[in-house]
Amino acid sequence: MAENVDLLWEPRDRGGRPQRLALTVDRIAAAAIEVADSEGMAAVSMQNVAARLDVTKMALYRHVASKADLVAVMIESAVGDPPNLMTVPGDWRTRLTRWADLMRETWRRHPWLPAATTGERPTGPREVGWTESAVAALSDTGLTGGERMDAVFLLSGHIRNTQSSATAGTQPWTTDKNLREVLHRHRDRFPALFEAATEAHAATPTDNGWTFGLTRILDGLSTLITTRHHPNQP
Amino acid sequence: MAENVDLLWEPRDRGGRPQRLALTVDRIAAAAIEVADSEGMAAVSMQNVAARLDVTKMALYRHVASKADLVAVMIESAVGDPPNLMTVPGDWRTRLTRWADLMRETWRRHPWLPAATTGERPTGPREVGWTESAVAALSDTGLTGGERMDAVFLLSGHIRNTQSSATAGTQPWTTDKNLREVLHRHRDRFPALFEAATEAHAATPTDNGWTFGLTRILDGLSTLITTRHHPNQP
DNA sequence: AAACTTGTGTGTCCGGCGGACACGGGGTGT
DNA sequence: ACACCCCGTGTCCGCCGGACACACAAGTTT
Repeated sequence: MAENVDLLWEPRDRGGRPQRLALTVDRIAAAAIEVADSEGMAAVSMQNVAARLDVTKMALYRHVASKADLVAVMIESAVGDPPNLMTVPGDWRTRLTRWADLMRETWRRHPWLPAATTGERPTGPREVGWTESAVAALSDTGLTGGERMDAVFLLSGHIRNTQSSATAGTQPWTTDKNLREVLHRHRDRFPALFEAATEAHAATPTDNGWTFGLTRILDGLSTLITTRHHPNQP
Repeated sequence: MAENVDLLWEPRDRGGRPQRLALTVDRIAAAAIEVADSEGMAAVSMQNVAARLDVTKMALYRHVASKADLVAVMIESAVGDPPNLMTVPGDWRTRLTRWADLMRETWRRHPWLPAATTGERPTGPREVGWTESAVAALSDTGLTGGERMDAVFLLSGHIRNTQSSATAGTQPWTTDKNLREVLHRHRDRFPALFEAATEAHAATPTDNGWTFGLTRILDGLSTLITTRHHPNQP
């Protein structure tokens, strides 16, 4: 558990030895990401990743301490370098919108990220960098430190929820044929849900609540920030 | 995959046979919930659950079709009966707040629920009932069906995110000693985050962003609903 | 009463998982 | 030439979900 922190935070110099290595942490991570991108996180086993590199699974353990370690490196590699939002013209809202869009795009490219980033786990510098970006975008808003943290957490959570399919019981109702059929059969029991789902299904296809939720969250932040700037007005 | 839908939605009559059963679906679910409550979702294996009932694991398969099935029954049992919010005085905001509090309390009692309710899975009537409750609370707001669905999804997601510890990389920064140490070491690299986390740590202990996020979401919904009611005013 | 059927728990086996551990072989520094 | 050390291999373990054949106790039928 502690080793991977070193693996993530310390530069990986190989002790000066100029050896040519068949296997490196980066190659392993790349192979694992390939597996996850194409077959999902469940398919990421040491066996599978090793097979893709034409190597036995135990060979991987020469470079990563555990599977959790491997996943941590995968994440750190997949999230990419955090953006510099200071170059984005506009206020906090413009910047946070940009941040959210970039984040969403990254997570869209690697749909396994929501599944991989649950539970307690080590965090790498690039991932921290993304958080830094968002917190920094809220610098001049008058929010307290705790509020800035909470705001970024709220936004991150929204990305996670909309990017991982079927996280809550709510979403698939409008699309999943099977669920729609069940709902139709029990429409007497769930009239409000049935009506909303039917109406939603007839309307233009949804983006999984992404835009809706983002706008609501930013509106809510806006309300708070405005109040802070003008504390004596409603 | 299809059998458990029957298990969840159809009343479980045992064919009329008046047999005395050592094992029932309900007893199995109760034992599994005990395991999950006390040792976490990862400890819920067929083996473990069976051992708690003094039975072999294969005996469980006479009553549930698969582990996914068992988990589905666990969830349906743990979420409990959905509330009737129509008896709550006040407007949509009062009702949704009540709903969120009840939901949060339920999830607090069963911390494994976030982990168990990820991924594609069958949904039971009680879980649907909770969604129905929330959607119904938004009936008279002038929101479209899709918007009501998205709003409930947004709220559900917030509960999920705040109840499952360390979902995003943001949260543990203020509490986890190890992470705080790492952050302190790299404070030059993440100045905004460091400042916010330090300030947040010094302030009163947080509720994991629960109140903050809930207020922001409800404020954002309020903005939208007000606009809908008065479309020609800012 | 005897035979049959049905529902329920058991024992055994399988493939796949993460991981421990001893081994071997090849390139490097002395 | 030598020893060392790094790194990939082979084997083994316990746990997981699950298939399948079997044992056994009722209740039903003849």
